[in-house]
Amino acid sequence: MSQTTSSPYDEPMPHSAPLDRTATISDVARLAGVSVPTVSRVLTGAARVSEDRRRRVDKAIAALGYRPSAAAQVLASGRSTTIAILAANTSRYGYAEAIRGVEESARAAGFAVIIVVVESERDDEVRAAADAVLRQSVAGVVVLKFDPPGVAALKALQSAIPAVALSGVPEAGVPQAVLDESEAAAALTEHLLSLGHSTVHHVRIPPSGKEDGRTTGWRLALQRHGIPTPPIEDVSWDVSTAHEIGVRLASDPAVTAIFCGNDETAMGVIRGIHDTGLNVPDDISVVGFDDHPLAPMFIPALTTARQDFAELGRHGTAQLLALLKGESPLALETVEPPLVFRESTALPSSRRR
Amino acid sequence: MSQTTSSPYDEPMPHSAPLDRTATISDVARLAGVSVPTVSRVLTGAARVSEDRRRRVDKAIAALGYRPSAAAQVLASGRSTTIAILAANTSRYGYAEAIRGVEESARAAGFAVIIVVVESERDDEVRAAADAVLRQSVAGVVVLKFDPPGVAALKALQSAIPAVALSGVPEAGVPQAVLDESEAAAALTEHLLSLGHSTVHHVRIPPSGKEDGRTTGWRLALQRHGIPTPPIEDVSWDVSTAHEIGVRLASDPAVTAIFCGNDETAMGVIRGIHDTGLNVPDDISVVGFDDHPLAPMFIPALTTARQDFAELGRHGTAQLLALLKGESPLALETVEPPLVFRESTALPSSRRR
DNA sequence: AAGGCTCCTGAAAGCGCTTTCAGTGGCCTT
DNA sequence: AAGGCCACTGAAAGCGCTTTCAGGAGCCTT
Repeated sequence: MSQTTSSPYDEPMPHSAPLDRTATISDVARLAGVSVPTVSRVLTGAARVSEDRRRRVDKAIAALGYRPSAAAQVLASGRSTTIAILAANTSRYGYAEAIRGVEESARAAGFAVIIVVVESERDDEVRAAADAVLRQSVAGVVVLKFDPPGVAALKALQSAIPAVALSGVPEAGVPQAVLDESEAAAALTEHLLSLGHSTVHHVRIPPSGKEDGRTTGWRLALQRHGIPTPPIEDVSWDVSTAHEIGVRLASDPAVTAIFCGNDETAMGVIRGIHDTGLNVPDDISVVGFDDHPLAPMFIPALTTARQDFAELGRHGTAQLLALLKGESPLALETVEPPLVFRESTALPSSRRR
Repeated sequence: MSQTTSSPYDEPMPHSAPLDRTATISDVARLAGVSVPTVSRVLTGAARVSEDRRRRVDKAIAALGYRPSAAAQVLASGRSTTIAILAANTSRYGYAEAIRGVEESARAAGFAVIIVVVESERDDEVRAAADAVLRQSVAGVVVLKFDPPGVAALKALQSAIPAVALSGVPEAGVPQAVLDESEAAAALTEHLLSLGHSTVHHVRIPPSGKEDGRTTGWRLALQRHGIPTPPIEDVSWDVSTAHEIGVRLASDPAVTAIFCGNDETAMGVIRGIHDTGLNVPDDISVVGFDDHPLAPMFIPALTTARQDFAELGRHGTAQLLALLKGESPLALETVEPPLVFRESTALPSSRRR
């Protein structure tokens, strides 16, 4: 068996999954009393068909419950009406929202979407993902370049196919939609500083490579104020690691303000602080990022920066669709997330330091 | 233009999306010095090929970076290695997790997955979704029967294609994977009752039709104790509606215990109660459902019932794959979610009632 | 009346594969 | 030595569509 393909059915498929025989274009043609190309023409609108025949075809289509086969169409025309979403994850907040946005606009434009996930940046996995995308004859792909697997997968595609990236860090030369995170991160950090905190600690979520915009913004803001950057705390996507870090940071009296990579992490950190008997924001201020739907419900409600991932997905898809039509890529529109101030930040406590 | 099809490209596609010309099977055959069928045979493993030729073919495949076209394969073989996920939503917790589970097992089995969402139960939308699934020549479909659109879409498929449903309520005769929610809901309600609460109010999330297992379980538990069911409060998926209801319920001194349809709703309700100056669980006990990742981080941490939606998705996919192989559907395994007791429930307050 | 258009139509080819089907050669049996 | 089998292979057909391409019909022009 070749390496590039292996049947999902283990045996020579005695029990494979034969597609139900449904009406084909020639059934329609026969019933309507026209030729196959004529049916094709009313289907695709590629050429004019007389009113009379068109009506007969439409009737036959309805009568047979005919649906053109996407596979046959792509094969014959060399054009596809399917796009792929390439992502490292499908269920985490930002990812799921971005996917929702992509799906929505794809559907609105008449495109089907296949989703392929690449869990790690391991070479074979990345290649498998790229293969999967390429094998499916999709018109284009939107890749969630939020993390190393995403970055690797995009690279593996080698522009063998129209692709646009969804990202948090602007980058030149690549078709992409970006939510500029660094400015908002900087603003959030400044907010904490302006409250009187002498420094801001950072709990970093898994980055997309070198450094993501959130961390960069934080670093920049501290730099602007000539404040040395405290050591970064890293969390995994598992919120319990954030909890542990919250406990640990609470034990350090130098910590009065914390900037977390996202809201879930902020909640974990706050809960950790809470479990040591300290209070947020009285003892320690904490900010998150994203404005997760639960951020306003948390007690204390989170100060954070709103990210519209679904909109990012829609932008990216629009970008891709434009690219497919041969239009010049839309202007690189970087949206700066608005800050939302709630309850998790306050003046530094006199009890600490 | 026909109703069943409309090109996503508005014009006669001068600027359409031509697929990049890549190596085809005959390129491989030529380079390897064998016939096309031979290449096909090494690809699919459908018949034996001499060691010598197989090696030459593999080499040619690698040299050309050849990838078989899924569209051509499905067309020629009448068999598909793609499954569809049909869902009303892709980003809400339970949905996203279920989708993740489906995608994981599909990928493990070598299947690609396309995702089609049906937002409402409106007839045209449901039909469009069913059409989309059917047009794609997928081997089968997993439908998230969590809500009315899901139910309607499943019906619209009319078993024109192998399908399994993911659901919270067991139902006979349909291939499905179910997470039996009613027992856990009843147990949660009993828990509240056993704490001494004289009744339990229910905040219901959008149901899947008649009544979902969560509401049923709650109703059953009250019935068992001969307690009349208080009026149900309905929330939308928007957490702010839960917040409003929390505020409202807090103003009713008869309310000392609340069973919420899911954890997000519970958090909204708790926050609403909190905003009226009351405390959970001292004044009012609240339970959620799902054991959302943030449930243990919330303050107070939520008492809830754990739902493994990803596992549900995996089960459903296994079910579908078995069905495709012609095997008898796996035993209907209904998993009863384990309860997890945390901080949001307590004895009834003497200050109320 | 002849030529030239414009419209509309069907025949035929072909997209990239898989799947009969008919060999071909080698190796065993009798 | 003849017959049978088996393992392997390529020619050809065909999956359900789209896309030339070559007409035929009708209508204007000259």
